Amino acid sequence: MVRTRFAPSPTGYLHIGGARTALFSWAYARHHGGQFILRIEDTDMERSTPEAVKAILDGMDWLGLDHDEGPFYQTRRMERYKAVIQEMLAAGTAYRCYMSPEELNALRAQQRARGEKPRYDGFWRPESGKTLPEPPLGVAPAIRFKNPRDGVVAWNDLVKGPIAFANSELDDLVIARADGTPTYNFCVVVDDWDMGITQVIRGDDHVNNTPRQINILEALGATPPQYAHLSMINGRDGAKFSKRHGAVSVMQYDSDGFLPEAVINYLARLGWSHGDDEVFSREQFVQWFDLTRITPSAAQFNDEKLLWLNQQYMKALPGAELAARVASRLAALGADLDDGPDLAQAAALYVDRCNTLKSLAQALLVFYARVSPAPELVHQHLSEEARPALADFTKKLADVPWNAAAIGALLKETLEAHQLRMPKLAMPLRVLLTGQTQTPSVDALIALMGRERARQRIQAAG
RNA sequence: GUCCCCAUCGUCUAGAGGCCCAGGACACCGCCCUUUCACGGCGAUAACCGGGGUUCGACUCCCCGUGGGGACGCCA
Repeated sequence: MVRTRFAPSPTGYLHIGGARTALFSWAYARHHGGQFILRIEDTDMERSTPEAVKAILDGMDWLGLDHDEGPFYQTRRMERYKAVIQEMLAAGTAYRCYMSPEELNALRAQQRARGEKPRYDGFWRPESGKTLPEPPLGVAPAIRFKNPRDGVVAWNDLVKGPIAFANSELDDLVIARADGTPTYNFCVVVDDWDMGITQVIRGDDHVNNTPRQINILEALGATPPQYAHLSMINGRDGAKFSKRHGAVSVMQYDSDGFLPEAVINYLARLGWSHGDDEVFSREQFVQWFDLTRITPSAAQFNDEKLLWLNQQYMKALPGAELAARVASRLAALGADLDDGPDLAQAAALYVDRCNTLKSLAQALLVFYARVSPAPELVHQHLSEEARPALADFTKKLADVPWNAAAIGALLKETLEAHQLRMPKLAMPLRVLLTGQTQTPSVDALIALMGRERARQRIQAAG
């Protein structure tokens, strides 16, 4: 049984990188009919907040990444971690270290100065035949894992292939702080073990933690899971997607008017591919996804493509569904949806020229809110020669059959009668009806707007 | 500094030794459609980081450079 997990630390919102990791982990479990577990790694009391937990949960929810178990909170599993630490102490796979943070810093500084990789020198590490000094009085020890001295730790990464680290590169990491609280790398190990995780799918930045985690797992007598390390997602400028480099909460995409299915589709194509397929459903993705087609190199986030995808999804939505999704945004902009045309029809008319729900709502305002064309615009487009034609058109509008085709025919008829070309009349109509120069065809616009409202707006020109 | 990872069009990617003088998508440019702007259609420009091997044959395999990223916390 496949069991994967997503294990964010609640120190901020769910951003794009985290969402992609969650998506792949979720999709892997779904593809294999396994379980997806959500775990909140909140052992850093200083930085973890309940708001962040909520933000992450909201983000997962919006993206539709449902979990089968959890959320589990590490802060509620302290007893378990402490028990395992006691076992390791008893088994001799962990030991107490009394080196102070100051001493440690000095040691690291020296090593760096010598061009070495900074690491703990094993001063308090018990070894057969080695005599340890008396522990200093009144100093609470940290607990360190007794990492093997020789040999290599290797695993076959499901994304990157074989990776090996020499144990000589690894030092004895702290698994419990002086205050007794367990540290991240240790909690992860115990949790993945206890929760029966079969594939750990996480970011690239954890590659260096993996050999340590495997060693601890082995010291515990557990079989390590398989690991898959996803490469990072870089921001627009190619630099790491940090908060300073445009990384935003996935919920920001919601308020910016993106559809979650478009974001999912976009994220899926970042570092993964299925031949030339670009637009596919969540179901299709789950069916195809299997960790085998993942690119090991980092990808750069590109909002133009996301925008394009989002419009593809908006256009594919049934009219009523699109209307339902845009309604609250329109209302928030001050639109009175009861005073205007059918929203589904209006949205259908405008969806081709908007790539987010946000811009669509903004555009649809012309039907549901007061429109006041800028006088300069009216002046610019409404020529003297067009005025009689406009008056004529408006008059005949009163008893034309109310549909776009008939209105269009009337428009052409009027044009012919007054010896004018289409733009001469279409442009001022656009401006008068919507306050804008770029709109759908005026006949469709008028038909949808309704006889009375169209008349009022045209006559406002005086 | 040390260790680990990565390297195809501007961007996301296809490519599992001959199918590739490298395919698709976004963006860009041009044309068509057209009542403006979009949408849509058609087309063009555009890439295998460098050097050595291996091989009859390398984008594909190996090595070395170079470049980029990550890690080196009693943070996660």
